[in-house]
Amino acid sequence: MRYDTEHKQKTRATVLQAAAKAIRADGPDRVGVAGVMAEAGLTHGGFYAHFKSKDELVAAAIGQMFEDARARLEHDTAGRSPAEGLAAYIDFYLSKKHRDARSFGCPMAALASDVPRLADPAREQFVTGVRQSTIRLGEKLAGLGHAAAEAEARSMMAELIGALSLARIETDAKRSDAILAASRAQLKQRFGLPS
Amino acid sequence: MRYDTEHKQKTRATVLQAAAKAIRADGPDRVGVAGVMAEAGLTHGGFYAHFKSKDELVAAAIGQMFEDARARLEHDTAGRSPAEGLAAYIDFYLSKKHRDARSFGCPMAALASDVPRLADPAREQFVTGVRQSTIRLGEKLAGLGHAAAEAEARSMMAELIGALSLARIETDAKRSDAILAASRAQLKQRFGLPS
DNA sequence: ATCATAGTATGATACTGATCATGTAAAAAA
DNA sequence: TTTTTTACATGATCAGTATCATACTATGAT
Repeated sequence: MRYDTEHKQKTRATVLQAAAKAIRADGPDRVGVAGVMAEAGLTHGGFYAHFKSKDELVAAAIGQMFEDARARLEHDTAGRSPAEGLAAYIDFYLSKKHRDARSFGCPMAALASDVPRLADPAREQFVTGVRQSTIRLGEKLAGLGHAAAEAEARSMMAELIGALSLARIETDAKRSDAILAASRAQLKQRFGLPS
Repeated sequence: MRYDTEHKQKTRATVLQAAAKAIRADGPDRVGVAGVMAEAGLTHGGFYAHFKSKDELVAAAIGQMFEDARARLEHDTAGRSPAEGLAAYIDFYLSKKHRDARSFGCPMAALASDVPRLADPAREQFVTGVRQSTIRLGEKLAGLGHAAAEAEARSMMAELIGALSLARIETDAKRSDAILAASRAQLKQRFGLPS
C-alpha cells in the first residue's frame, strides 16, 4: 500500500525507540530483530527496508539514546541557576526512579560494559555521545565557577555512572537506596550544591 | 580413563578460569560452552560432567572473579599503612594496565551492565561479591579514621568503577588517560592519601 | 476504474549454540 | 590379566536468530 510520505520515517522512529528501549533493558546481544519489530507493531521482514543490518540498528539506537539524554539534561537545568540545575540533575540521575527505569535512562549506565564489545560504528556512536555529555557537564561546572571544569566533569560523571550501576546491581532495596544516597550527598557537598 | 583424584578438580578450575576470562572480555551472552572448553583444551561434550548448565558456569565464574579481586586488594594493601595501601590500590585500579586488561580485572567494571540481566544464581553471586568488596573497602577507610566509612566506601567504589568503565569506553588514548587521572587525583585528594 | 508502487508480511535458508546420548580409552581394582 | 570405572570425545538434536527472496495490499497517479 502507499502511505503518506512521512509514514516510513515515523515507522523508523518507532522501531528506533523500541530498539533503544530493548537494548538498554536486555543488552545488545539478547535483542533480536524480530522482537524489536514486533514491539513496534510490525513483523521482521520489513526491517531491512529501514536498516542495513542489526549492527546499524544498534548504532542508530545508541544515537537516539544520547539524544534523549541530552534533552533530559537540558530539561532539568533549563531556567535555573547553574547550582540549582546541577543539583536537580544529580537528584534525578541518582533517583530510585532512574535506577528502576533502565530501559529509558542514561545509556552510559545501562550499557557501560557492553560498549567495549560493540561493533565499530556503534562504538564510535557511543564514544561521541560520552564526549559530548562530558563537554556539556563541564560547561555547567564552568558556569559554577570551577577552574578545572573538564577534569571535575569527568570525575563527577564517573561517580554518577558508577553509583547508578552499583545501585542497579544491588538487589536489596535499602542497600541500593544507600548507594544512591551516599553519592548524592558526596557530590553535592563536593560541588557546594543545594540539597 | 581414570586419572588421579585431583584431576577433575584441576580441570574444573581450568574451565572456570577460562570462563572468567572470556565472560569479562566478551560478556556472558557471547561466551559459548564450546569456546570455553576449547580454551581449556577440551571439547564441549565433557562440560556437563563439571557444570549442570551454562548458567551455573557463569555463576561459578563470577564467584571466581571476586575471589581473585579480593586477593588483589589484599596483595596491594598488605604490610602497608591504611593510607599507603589505599593509595596503592587506587593507583592500580585506575591504571592503564587495569583498563587494558578487561579479561582479568575487576568484575564490577567488566560486567556492571550485564548483572541486572543475569539469571538469579549468577546475580546473587555477584551481589554477594559487591557487598563484601564494599565491606572490605569500608574497613580500610575506617582504619584511616573515617567516621561514615561505609557511605564513603560506597561513594569511592562508585567513582572507581565509573571511571574505569568510562576509560574503557573512550577510544582515544589521551582522553582515556585523562579520565583515569581525573578520578585518581580526586579520590586521593578527598581521602588525604599520598600520591 | 485501473495500474504501478511502496511499505510490510510470509516463508525459507543458513548458522550458531545449549544440551544430551552414546562411545572410548586408560588406569585402578579384582 | 581381566574387569570396571571415570573423565572426556563424538555426533546429534532442537531452538533461536539474522538475513533474504518473494508475495501481498491499499493507495496515489493515470
